[in-house]
Amino acid sequence: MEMGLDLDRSSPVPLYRQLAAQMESAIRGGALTPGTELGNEARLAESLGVSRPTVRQAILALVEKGLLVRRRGIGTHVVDAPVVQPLTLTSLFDDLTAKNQLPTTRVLVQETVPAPEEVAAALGVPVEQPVIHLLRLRYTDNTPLVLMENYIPAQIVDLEGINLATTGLYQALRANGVFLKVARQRIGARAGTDEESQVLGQPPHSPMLIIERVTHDSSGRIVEYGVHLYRADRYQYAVTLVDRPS
Amino acid sequence: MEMGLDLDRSSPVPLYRQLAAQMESAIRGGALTPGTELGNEARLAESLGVSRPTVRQAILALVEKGLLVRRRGIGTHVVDAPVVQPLTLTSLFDDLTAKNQLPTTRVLVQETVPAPEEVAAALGVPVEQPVIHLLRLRYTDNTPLVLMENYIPAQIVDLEGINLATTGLYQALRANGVFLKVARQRIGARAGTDEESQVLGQPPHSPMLIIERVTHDSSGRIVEYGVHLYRADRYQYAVTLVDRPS
DNA sequence: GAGTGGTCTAGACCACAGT
DNA sequence: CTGTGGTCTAGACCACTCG
Repeated sequence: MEMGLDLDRSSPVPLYRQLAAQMESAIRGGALTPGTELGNEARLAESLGVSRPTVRQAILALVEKGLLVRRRGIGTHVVDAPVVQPLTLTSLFDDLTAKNQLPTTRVLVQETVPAPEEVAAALGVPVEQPVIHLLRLRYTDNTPLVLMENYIPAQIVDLEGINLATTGLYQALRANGVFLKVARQRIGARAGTDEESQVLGQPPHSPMLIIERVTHDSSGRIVEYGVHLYRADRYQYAVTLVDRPS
Repeated sequence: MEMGLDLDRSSPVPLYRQLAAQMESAIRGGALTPGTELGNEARLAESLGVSRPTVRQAILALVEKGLLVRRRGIGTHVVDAPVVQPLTLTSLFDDLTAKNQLPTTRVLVQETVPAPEEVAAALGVPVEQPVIHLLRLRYTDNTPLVLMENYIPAQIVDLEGINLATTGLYQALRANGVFLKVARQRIGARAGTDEESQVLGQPPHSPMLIIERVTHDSSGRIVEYGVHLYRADRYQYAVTLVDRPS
């Protein structure tokens, strides 16, 4: 049951996070095999020299990730699974660079325009209010992956002089003090138009995965509306759902 | 700031859940408008006569749902958004009945077969092990919506004599003591085959949203593998992402 | 400086599952 | 019955943001 868990109280990293990280790597690394009982918060807490709520906080984080399952009166067990990709909360951010897929970006449109009705509604701003309009095409391995159209209220950020071919949009926003926190996405599918298909290097009417997103920053403001069209043959979206009693 | 919050200590519903529910309806109902500061855990706790961790637990649940945003040193604020629906691990059947969309189901295939290689891999069972194979077509408003193919290890549940045209699959599993807890999904798109398109009442090669899912029960076992093909013109998948520091 | 959320402790009692 | 997780308390100190 015990895998070399050691906590560093002098570290700036919170104890529960250290614990969660070490348990996670024990699971993903195979030291804790599926079905293993992890249990007894109380004993774990004592053996680690921390309080029970701290252990609990770490465990609950892994439950939320879908790695552990707990039942009252029974215990906590490692989920039975060929553990796949981690969850995509950071699909918010530039997770392609993290995967060494060599993304490159072509900026097709970068302009400031009065907000069309649909965009104004999504951003929660008055119609005709100036918004930045972006149309970018992203490649990985020199093959088109996604056509990205984005709108940002103009007063939120100044993108003049920013080269979006070399700087991710979210990175540029962060540099302007805008920190993305919450995104609501709708995921659907449709056939690409002739033009879209062609830009993405696909035959006409090819199936596309379409992700429409509204993003809020750390103050709760809506700061971005985007519609991203992925080549269906090159992209899938992964989610883990957990049934937390509500 | 204060909306008639009242807690019932004699209720079996936990305090933090009562709190979260009341705050959520205050937000969704407009009593707490976007941008409103909710803050001060300590004051809230005192005014409600509960401890700070209890208030905190309620607030964090709403942060997780994307309704609140918090910043250290600043406070907790209501997110600026036309709030949409959350996403949980409910079966599609439950979703649709709840929305009065009159789902009906045709069972096209219901049989027990030796697991093909791909299915065995997904379910984590030996090849050739008996599995229940289901193929169902679901309609809403008398229009085809989704073609559902599912596999379940045969020893997990006995579906003999269960009419899946009137009983949802998850409902049938629950009745057999199988409680679904965690699901990993991959969402993609592709053109339907001629047969798939035809069954779903669509022109050939129509775009389809495809959801592939592996589901675990409360003990962590893999209990179901499913591939669901949605008509892209009738279905979208909604997700809320929250950037929790990890 | 004052005010906020972030972390942590050391207890307590209850609800539920197994024997 | 015992053992598990689920909930709750009443404090504490720290880290961060603001004026």
